[in-house]
Amino acid sequence: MRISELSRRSGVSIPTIKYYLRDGLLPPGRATAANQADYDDSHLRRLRLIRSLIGVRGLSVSATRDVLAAVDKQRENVHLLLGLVLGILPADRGGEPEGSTQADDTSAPAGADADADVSGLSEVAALTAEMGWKTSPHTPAAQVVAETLETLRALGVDYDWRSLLPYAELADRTAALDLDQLADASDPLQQAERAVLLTVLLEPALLALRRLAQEHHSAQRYGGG
Amino acid sequence: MRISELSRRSGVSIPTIKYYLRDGLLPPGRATAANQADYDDSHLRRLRLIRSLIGVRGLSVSATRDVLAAVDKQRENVHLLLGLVLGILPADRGGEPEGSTQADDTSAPAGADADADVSGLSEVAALTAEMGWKTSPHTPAAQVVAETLETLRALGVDYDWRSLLPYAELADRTAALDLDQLADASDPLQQAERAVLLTVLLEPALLALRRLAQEHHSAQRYGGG
DNA sequence: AGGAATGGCGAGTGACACTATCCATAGTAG
DNA sequence: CTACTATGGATAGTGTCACTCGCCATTCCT
Repeated sequence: MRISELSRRSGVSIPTIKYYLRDGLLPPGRATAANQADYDDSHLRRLRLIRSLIGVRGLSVSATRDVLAAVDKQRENVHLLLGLVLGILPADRGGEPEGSTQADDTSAPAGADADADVSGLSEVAALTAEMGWKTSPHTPAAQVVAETLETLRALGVDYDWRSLLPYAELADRTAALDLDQLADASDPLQQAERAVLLTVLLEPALLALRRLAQEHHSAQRYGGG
Repeated sequence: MRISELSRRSGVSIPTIKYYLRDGLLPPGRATAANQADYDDSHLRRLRLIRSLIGVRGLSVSATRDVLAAVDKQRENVHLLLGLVLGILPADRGGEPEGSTQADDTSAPAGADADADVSGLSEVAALTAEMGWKTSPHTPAAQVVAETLETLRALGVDYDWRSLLPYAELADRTAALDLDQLADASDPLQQAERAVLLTVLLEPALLALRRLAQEHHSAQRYGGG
């Protein structure tokens, strides 16, 4: 099919498809002439996947490109694929610029940003040890947990890795559920895509379920406002 | 204290503080002259909270403003506060522009975006009914779950609300944990802030815990790559 | 007295995700 | 064979966001 049909069937505008082609999100079609290429169902499928990752999950275009590259590269080894993808995913916070906003902070020890990772990461190590998780530290996920812990304390909340243990327990079961669903999959590409969908695309939905449950529990405890 | 001290103690640059003041994130200091105001610890505290919501959680400036306004307004009723905050929080995906990209999609029924909410929301209703959750439909969280369900199916994954039940079960316990931690809090402002911190700020950390657990389980099942 | 700091304002910046316009060529309906 | 639309490729422009800068008339502080 040509680009106009691809656009019509995917609901993505032609300029946007061209943009994805240029940025390497979508592989080029088979060229039939200098200004003619044709696309097949794999392009359509890929385009839908792109739109889901960007539109539903909220990944940036570059993160999406990296994730898709990982899918293409490691489609036969789900473990390696997950490792790649989990390393690629952003920390789910806007994205910290590198330059330090303010360097000094001489008087107060309250600045709380400089050595957040140092002490926080050792706490995460304690948490993963307690859980029996064999995970490499320094992974983005560990950084996020460490930073959150530090931030909560800087804001005066009495929190340490032990406070997160119950959550870790629930996360463990959630992950077990996730992995269960990858067992049954036909071909490698299907399984690779499914792995990405069920780990990455499900994230907003899981947060949303937590919010629904919070709403319910809040009403239960504090009376229906 | 004056703005320079506020900046030094918070680690936020003066121009940024001015920007937050202008945008109503930070209440103005007590004016002592035409070009002089002084700030107190509440401003410092608020500024740290702002930085956490924006920097750690990744909220937009306007969402942060709304959340803070809710905290100030409903600091004595945690249920109402949570309701407000849960209604304010974005769906955690970039943020869909309103204008439809492509209207027609005549031939294929695969476009899958138009009536996503319609059938999806009834599924979410089934899910919440099964869970015994008394939540209002049409809440952003319900929309996200509905949209995710639709998207997964559009991508060929066999998924419906029943598939989410185990996750909902875990989300329910997570929310129970969350609410437990709000029981002990001294003054209303403390509790209101704590509610926001433990529900909003914890979100990235919970996803991170899931990723750590996924890494572990993946290694367990597929052998340590 | 005089240099530094302040508040308040408008304008500028860089990143991001598109979106629009060109152009030379290719398909295609008459 | 011709007029007309569509295509791929490239360059430039748009709107939003979260700051960041520069300016100015005070005001502080020494």
